[in-house]
Amino acid sequence: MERPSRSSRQKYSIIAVLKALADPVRLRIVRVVRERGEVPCHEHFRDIPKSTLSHHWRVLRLAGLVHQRGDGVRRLNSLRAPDVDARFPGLLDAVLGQAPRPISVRQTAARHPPLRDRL
Amino acid sequence: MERPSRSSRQKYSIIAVLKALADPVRLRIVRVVRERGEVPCHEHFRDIPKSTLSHHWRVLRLAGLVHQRGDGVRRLNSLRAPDVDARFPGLLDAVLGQAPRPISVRQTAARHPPLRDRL
DNA sequence: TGGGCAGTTCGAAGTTCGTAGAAATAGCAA
DNA sequence: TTGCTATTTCTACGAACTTCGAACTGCCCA
Repeated sequence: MERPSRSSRQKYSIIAVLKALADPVRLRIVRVVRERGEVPCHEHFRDIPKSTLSHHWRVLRLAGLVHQRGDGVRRLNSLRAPDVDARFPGLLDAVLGQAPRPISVRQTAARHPPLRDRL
Repeated sequence: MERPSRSSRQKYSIIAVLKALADPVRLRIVRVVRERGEVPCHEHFRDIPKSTLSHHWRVLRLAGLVHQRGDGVRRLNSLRAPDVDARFPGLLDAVLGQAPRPISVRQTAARHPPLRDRL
């Protein structure tokens, strides 16, 4: 339903990415997730209702900007910086400003299978 | 009316810029104007109604992406590439892809001044 | 097995956005 | 002035978006 299955790599459009980033709440989310590496949906955004957050995370996921993995009762979200950089070189830095990338959380091929991201 | 006179350089927000670019018609316009230098509103977009075009040009202007100057009976629009580059270094290249800029000397340091005032 | 927490889905309400016809404006030339 | 061309403004409308409460699902633990 959400993934029209295009043979990979052409999947995410610049329009979708720009639209996803062109929202104050989502831009804030992206900044936080970039800075912190992996964050649960709600933890750093107590001022935003959960359903609203869930919606924004979803938009970011569908744009290919964010990856989500299960972790027991919660889910951890991380920026797909390498994938985004590969697809749109320089975009993240240009939008967010060059910033201290988290070294703590490495994005490996294992956790990020070839540009797949169901849901 | 369109330039609320804020002490310069803080005037255009990344949100407005991203929103302006996050539309297929406007992205097309930006590509054309970047490639051609200066274009009249309607000339290269005969397939789009003029009022629609005017609307999109206005959005681009308000975002600070485009400049318009009168030229007799018509108006010529141009990309404010240097201004955008100064404000959001690398953004245009990231969104549009590195492209044949009108030949000008590239400076390394000057192109990425201290990241001030974003958002 | 029941309770609780983390997230998602659904539905509704309100807002913004894109489109485009019609009318209005501005510059220029005959 | 009149006419012509380029562009904007006005206006309307539907589509898409944002927000958020309520209900629901999934996972863990006592």
